[in-house]
Amino acid sequence: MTSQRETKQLHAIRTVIEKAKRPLSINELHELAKKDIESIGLRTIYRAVRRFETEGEIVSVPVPGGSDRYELKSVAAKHHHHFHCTACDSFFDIHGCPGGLKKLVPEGFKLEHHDLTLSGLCASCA
Amino acid sequence: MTSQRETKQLHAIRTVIEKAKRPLSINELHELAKKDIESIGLRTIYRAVRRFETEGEIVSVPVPGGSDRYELKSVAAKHHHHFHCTACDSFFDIHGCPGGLKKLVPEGFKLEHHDLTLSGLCASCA
DNA sequence: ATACTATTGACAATCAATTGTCAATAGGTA
DNA sequence: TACCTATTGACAATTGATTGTCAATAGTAT
Repeated sequence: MTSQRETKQLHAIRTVIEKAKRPLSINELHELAKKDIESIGLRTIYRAVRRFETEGEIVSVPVPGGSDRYELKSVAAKHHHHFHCTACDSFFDIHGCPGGLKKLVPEGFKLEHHDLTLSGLCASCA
Repeated sequence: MTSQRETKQLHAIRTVIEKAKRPLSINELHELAKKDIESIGLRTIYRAVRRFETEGEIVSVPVPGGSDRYELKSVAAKHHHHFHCTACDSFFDIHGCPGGLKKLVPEGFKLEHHDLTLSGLCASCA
């Protein structure tokens, strides 16, 4: 029967996602996973991400003008936003949310979600 | 000498951009311009957009999880945000802005800009 | 109207991101 | 340990978006 094997690659990728306190791109995942398993291939990152996504472990985070990032579903479940560092191109979690969005919605429109992306320099780059 | 010719194609594309009250994607521009000039090619849309962009007439609007939209620089100059209709995939301008963003920024980070995208259904789709 | 050349649009080419393929490898079970 | 097969990773293939090319077209100045 088809059982899921706990390979060192999957373990490394999962660990990277769990330890990062921010949403990661495919390439960031690859770079970080390589620190653990230098020979790990990009193909393996793609496969793991699709798999974790399908299994509901992670979710994709669409960001303005960039490729999707990925974060734990448990993290995504708590409403939050992101800060984009324009210098290192990393995204960071922002807790809290500005209120009063309903008053911005035009007549007849139905508001369901919202995304806020702050941008500037992160602590390391500032 | 290299003079700019006022072709009907460029005129049609410019008119589409000016009349739309919302930022348009390359494909939206193409579809709308075709209503004026049926034979207009996608290649011409790309060229016109790059040119208007270079000349500072329009700016690109990066949106989460989608291809860039374009709007008049004069419109973009007035700080505003967007509403994304998940049904028809159009973006609309939202005037107004939630305040109090600075308090969300982590210690040591430097806030420079922010993007807010509301989403849900537009008046036509709701 | 004529000549000059910027612009167009069909088509091919490129580029980046993602996925398919498959022989080699390595979990995991008997 | 030995076997079975899920997984890996090198490589090719695909996809979608964008750009290059170039003969034909169409502004525009004379």
